[in-house]
Amino acid sequence: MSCQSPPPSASGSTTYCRKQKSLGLLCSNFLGLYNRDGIETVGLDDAASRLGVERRRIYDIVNVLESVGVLVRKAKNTYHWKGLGSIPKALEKLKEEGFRNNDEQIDVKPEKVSDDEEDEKISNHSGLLHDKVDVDSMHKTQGLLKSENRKEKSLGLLTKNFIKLFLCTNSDMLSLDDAAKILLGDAHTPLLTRTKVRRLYDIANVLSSMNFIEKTHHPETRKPAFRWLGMRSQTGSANVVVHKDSNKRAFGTELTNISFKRSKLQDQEVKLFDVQGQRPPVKPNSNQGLEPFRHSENESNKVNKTQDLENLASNFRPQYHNQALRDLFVHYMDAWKAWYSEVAEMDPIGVL
DNA sequence: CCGTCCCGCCACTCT
DNA sequence: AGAGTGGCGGGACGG
Repeated sequence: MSCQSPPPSASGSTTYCRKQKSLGLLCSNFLGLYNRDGIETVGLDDAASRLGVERRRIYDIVNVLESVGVLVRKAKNTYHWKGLGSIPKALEKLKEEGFRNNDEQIDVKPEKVSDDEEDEKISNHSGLLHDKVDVDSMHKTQGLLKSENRKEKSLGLLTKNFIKLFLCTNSDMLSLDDAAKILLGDAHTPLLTRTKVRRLYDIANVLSSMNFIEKTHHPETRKPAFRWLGMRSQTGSANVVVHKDSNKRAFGTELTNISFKRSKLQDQEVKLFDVQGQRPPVKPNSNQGLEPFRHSENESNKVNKTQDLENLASNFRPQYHNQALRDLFVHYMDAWKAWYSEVAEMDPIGVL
């Protein structure tokens, strides 16, 4: 809003605008670039240069997109484009995994299941939602590889676990702070939480640009929180994202990541979508695929919903390993119920 | 002031 | 050894 057209400053350097560089916007652009027929592979360098960003940022995008099935790493520098149509399956898988792992282990190795015996051991102590409980001390005692340590903290895995948080509990609204604490399990400290939250911001930005989640405020505490939307957007295409609130970020409405460096590096003009200089025909090529994944809550009536909620709560209440998590879960359930009945009353027609 | 989150250093991993 | 990845947190932005 405040910086859609950077005024040419006297020095000739362009004004830096944070929003133009956000991960969410970058994600929209990325999808705009590749979400079309005929795309099979995505090259990191190609993406970086066409989007006008550094490789480092592409890794961020690609890692979370991989978590939701849109891409699969093929070789170094190369990803296989699977498309938005793969999202429902990926989410379903995450959901299953989340419930199944509740009392077992969490996925530390995304792809190859177990080519390394060691890998499995460390997983066994973590419940559904933590990345890893007390990773460090376990590493010391078990002499774990650094690569495992690293993997556990990967943005991709964090994305998956963050999504599981929504899919496998009934809390469809979460503050990043709480999410971080849950994901860290017993091991959370203010410092660790802060770091985790930073990563969750990154993830949340790209997930909201894809309409997976939406930023709101907790009804009671007024604290910022994210609400799960599922794949409510009909097309699932990032460029269809339309935010009505004018004061809200509008990812996907601006198609360039013009590279006005915040500092250091020289200002540089970058054009997106190279040659034609026009926005690519973003065409959602797989609406049907996403259809089953529209949130079932959209159309169900409210009486049933409240009951369902109770049932779901008792059926799927996660078996948290510690009291803090249980409490948090209960807290969210209560808050959600309160919020829901409140909203339900205000919405007699059942549109919601 | 504080929530947000971009940037890029540099550790780690892969070839 | 060099290239590719990506964790991480300092500190800038913006409401």
